[in-house]
Amino acid sequence: MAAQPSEVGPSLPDDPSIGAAGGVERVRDAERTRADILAVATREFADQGYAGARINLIADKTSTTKRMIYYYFGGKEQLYIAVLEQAYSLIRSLEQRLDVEHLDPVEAIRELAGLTFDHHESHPDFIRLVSIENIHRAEHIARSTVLSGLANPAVDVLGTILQRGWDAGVFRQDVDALDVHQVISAFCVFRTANRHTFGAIFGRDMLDPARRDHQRQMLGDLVVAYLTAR
Amino acid sequence: MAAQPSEVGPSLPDDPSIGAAGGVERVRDAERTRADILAVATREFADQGYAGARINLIADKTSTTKRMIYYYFGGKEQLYIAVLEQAYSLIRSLEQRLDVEHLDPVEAIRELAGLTFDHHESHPDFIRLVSIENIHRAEHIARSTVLSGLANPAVDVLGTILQRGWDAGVFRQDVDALDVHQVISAFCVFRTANRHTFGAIFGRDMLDPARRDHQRQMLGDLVVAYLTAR
DNA sequence: CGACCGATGTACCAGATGGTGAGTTAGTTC
DNA sequence: GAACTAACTCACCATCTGGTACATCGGTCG
Repeated sequence: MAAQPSEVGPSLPDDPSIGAAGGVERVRDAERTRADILAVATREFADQGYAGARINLIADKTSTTKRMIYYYFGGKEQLYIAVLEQAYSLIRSLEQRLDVEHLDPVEAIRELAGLTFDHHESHPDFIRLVSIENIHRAEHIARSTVLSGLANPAVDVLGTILQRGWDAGVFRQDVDALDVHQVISAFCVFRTANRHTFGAIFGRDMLDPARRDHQRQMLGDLVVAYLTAR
Repeated sequence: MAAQPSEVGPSLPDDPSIGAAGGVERVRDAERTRADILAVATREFADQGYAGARINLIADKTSTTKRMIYYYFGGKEQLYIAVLEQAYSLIRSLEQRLDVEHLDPVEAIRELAGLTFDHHESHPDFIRLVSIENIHRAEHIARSTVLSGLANPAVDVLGTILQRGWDAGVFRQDVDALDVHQVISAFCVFRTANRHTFGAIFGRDMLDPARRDHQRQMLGDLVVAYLTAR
C-alpha cells in the first residue's frame, strides 16, 4: 500500500540498511519482505529439493534475515508449503486463460495439447517442484488446505471438448477427460522432468529447440490419432 | 548399534558377533557386508532422496557400522552413485530379456509397450531413483563411468520393430525409435513418478489395480494409433 | 606358529542446520 | 507526543551430519 519515500537522500544519520537487492528506498514493508522470501525460497526449493534447500542460504539470498522467515512463515516446512501454494495458484491462474471453445473438437484438442506443451516448457521450476513433491509422496499438498482440492481448469476445458467430440461422433468413447489429461501431462512433464537422465543416457536433449516443433507436432498427432482411431 | 552381550550365555568364550539380521554364522564376509550396505542404501535413497537420506540411518539399518560404509564406498556421494549403478544395471539386465521379434510389427509394438508398462510398475524404487537423479540434473550419472553411455536394450528392440513396420509400410516415417521410446517412457514413468500429486489433486490413483488393464490398453492403443495413423 | 593385511568396532569431531529468546526500531493512532 | 504494535536485528543454541583417527580382530599363507 501507499508508497511514500520518507527520506531517500543521504541525510540518514545511520543505518544504510537493506542488504542485497537494488537500491530500494522502502524500509519497512511486510508484503515486500514476504514476497522476497517466497521468491528466493521458490528458487532454492525448486533447485535443491526440500531436504537439500537450506534455510540459512535462503535467508542469505534474501534482503532480510533468517529470523524473518520464521516470523512470516513459521518454519522450513511451512515455507515450503507456501511456495507450493503460490506456484500452483500461479499456474492455475494462467491455465484459466485457455480458450479453445470456438474450434472444432479435433482442432481444439490439438490446440489444447499444444498450449499445455508450451505451458510446461515455460515453467520448468514448477515441474521441478511437482517432482520434488512427488518424492515426498505429496504429503505437503495433503497438508495444505489450499491445495488439496484445487481444481484444474485444463481438465474442465478438456471435458467440454471431449463431449463435443463425442456428440459429433469423432472421438472414441472408452476414455474420460482425466485419462486424456494424463496422457498430455505425461508427455509434457516427462520431457522436462526427465530431461537430464534421458539426455545423459541417450544423448538427446528432449528440450533442444531444434527438436521443439517436431515434439510439439508429435504430441498433437499422438492425442488426435488416439482419440480418433478406428 | 549392535549389542554384544560380552558374556550373556555362559557357553560362548567370546564374541557372539553380528548385530542385527537373522541368525547368521558368517563372521567376516566382505561381499555380504557390501551388498547389505548397498541394499539398505538403495531403499533409503529411493525413499528420502539424496539430500534427505542419512548416512547414520543407513548404517543403523545395516548389520554393520557407519565406518564400513566409508571403508567400502568412500562417502555418501560414492555410495549413492553405487546405488544408481546397481539399479540401472539390474533394470537393463531385465530388459535384455525382451523378445518380441516373432510378432508382426503392430503386435510387437503393442507387446513392447505392455512389457514396458509392467516393467515400470514393478520397479517403483527405480523410478524414484531416476526422479531423484533428475532433480540433481543427472550430475551423478554424468560422474559415473559405468552409467554415462549405458545403452538401453528396449530402444534397440524398438528400432528393429520400427524398421520392420516401415518395410511393411504400416508405420508412419516421421519418428525414430527414440521418439517412440520417449512416448512410452513418458506414459509409464508419469503414472508412477507423479502418482502422488496427481492423486492429491484429481482424486484418482493412477496405479489403482482396478484401472490397471484400462491404462495398459490405453498405452498400447495410443502408440499403435499414432504409429499407424493415416 | 607367527606375520600380515583385509575387515571391523569405538569414540570422537568440526561445522552445519533448523530454530529461538529477547531486545530494538519505525510507523500509526489517539 | 506518548502509547502501541508490527516489523526487524542480533546473538545464541541443541542437535545432527558427514566424516575420521585409531585400535583391533581374524583368516590365511609361508
